[in-house]
Amino acid sequence: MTEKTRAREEGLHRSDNRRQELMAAAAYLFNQRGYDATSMRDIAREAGMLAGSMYYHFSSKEDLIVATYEEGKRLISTAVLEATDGVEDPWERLTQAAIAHMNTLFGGNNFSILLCADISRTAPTLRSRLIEIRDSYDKLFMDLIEDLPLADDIDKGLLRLNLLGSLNWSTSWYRPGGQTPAQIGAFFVRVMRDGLA
Amino acid sequence: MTEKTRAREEGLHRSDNRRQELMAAAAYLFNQRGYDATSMRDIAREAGMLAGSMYYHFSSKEDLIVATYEEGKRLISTAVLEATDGVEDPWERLTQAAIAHMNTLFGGNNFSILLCADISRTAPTLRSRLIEIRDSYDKLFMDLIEDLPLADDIDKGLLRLNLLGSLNWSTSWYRPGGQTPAQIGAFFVRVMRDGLA
DNA sequence: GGTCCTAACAAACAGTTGTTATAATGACTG
DNA sequence: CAGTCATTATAACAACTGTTTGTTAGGACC
Repeated sequence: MTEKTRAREEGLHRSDNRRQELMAAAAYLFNQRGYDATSMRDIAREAGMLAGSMYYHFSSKEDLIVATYEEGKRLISTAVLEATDGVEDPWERLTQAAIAHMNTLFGGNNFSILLCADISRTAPTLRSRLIEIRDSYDKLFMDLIEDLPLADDIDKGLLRLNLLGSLNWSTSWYRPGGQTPAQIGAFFVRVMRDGLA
Repeated sequence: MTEKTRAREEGLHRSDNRRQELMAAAAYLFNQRGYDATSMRDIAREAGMLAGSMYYHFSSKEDLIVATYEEGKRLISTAVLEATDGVEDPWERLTQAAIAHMNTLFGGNNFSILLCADISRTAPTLRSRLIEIRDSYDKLFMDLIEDLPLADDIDKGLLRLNLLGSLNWSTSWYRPGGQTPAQIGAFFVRVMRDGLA
C-alpha cells in the first residue's frame, strides 16, 4: 500500500499537508513582519509555491490569517488546560497557567504568539474575527482569576488585564538567554500575589 | 504688523504650522490603522493637501513616522517628570508616574500612544530608530524602580517590564466609561506593591 | 519692478498588492 | 491506455504604494 493510498483511506489528501505547510510559513512571516508587511507572494515563496496556487487552499489572505490565529489559540488553550488539570489551589492553578502560557509562546511554535499581537489597529472586518477567537482564550484566565480568594473591592477584570498585559507584552522584549519563560510567568504571578513591600 | 511678519520675527514660518498639522493628521491615522495601512495619500487628505506636497515638509514616510513618535515621547516624558517632581517617597513617585503615564496616553493627544505600540514587527531600519527613542523614555521608569526598597533577589529589569507591560497593554483594551486611566495606573502599582493574598 | 523663497499642485514613475481565470501537470482509477 | 481529479503554474487584472519631477501662485525684499 502506497503512502498516498493510505492517506486517501484516512481521508487525508496531500492538500492537508500543504495546507499545514502554508499555515506554518504564514505564521513564521506574520511573526516576523506583521500581517500587512507580509504579502501572499512572500508566504508562497516560503512554502515553495506560487502566489496564485495558494488560493486553492485558502480563499483569501484574511482566511489564511484567521486560520493561523485559530491554530495558535488551539495550541495554547490545550497547553493551559493540561497544565491546570488536576491542580487544586487557585493561586497554584494561575501560576501553572502562566507558565504554560509562556512556555507555549516561546516554545518554538509560531502560531500562539500571534494571539499576543495587538490587533486594535487591524482592519475592522478582520479584527472582529480575531477578537472572537482571542476572547475564547482569555476566558480561561478569567475563570482562573474568578476562583482566586480576593477582597471584594478588587476589580477582577482589571486584574486579568493586568496579568495578561505583562505576559503578552513579553513577546515584544523576550530573548533567550536571561530568565526562562517559565520563570518570567511564575514571577509575574508571584508579584501579583505577594507584592513587594 | 501683519501676522506673517510677526511669525517671521519669531522664527516661525507658515510651514511650521503645516508641519504640525501633518504630524497631527499622521498620528491620528497611525493610531487608527497602524503605519503600514496608512498611506501618504491618506495623511495628506486628512490634512487637506496632496501627497506630493508633504515631501516639502518631510523627506520620507519614515521621517514622518519618527517625528510623530518623537513628539509622543516628548509629551509623555514631560508629563511624567512633572508628576514626580518634588515627590519623595519612592512608591509614591512610581504611582504618580504611572498615573501621569496613563493620563497622557488617554488624554486626547494622539502622539504618546504611538510609543505603546509593539514595534517588534516593524521594518528593521525604522525599528532601530524608534527603539532608541522609546528606550530614553523607558529609562525614566528604570530609575523610578531602581529607587524602590526591594529585596535583593528581585529582578528590577523584569519588574519594569512587568509594570510597563500592564500599562502599555491598556492601549489595546481601554475604553472610556469604566475606571479612569488614573485609577488603572494607580491600581497596577498598588497590586505590585501590596499584593493580593 | 525684478528676484527670490515658500508652499503647494498636478502628473507621472516603477514597483507591489490581493486576486482571478485559465492552462498544465501528474498521480491514481477503471 | 484513457479518463478523472487534485494540485500547481502561468499570466494577467486593476488598484494602490512611496516618491520624483516640473510647474505655479503668492508674498517678501532690495
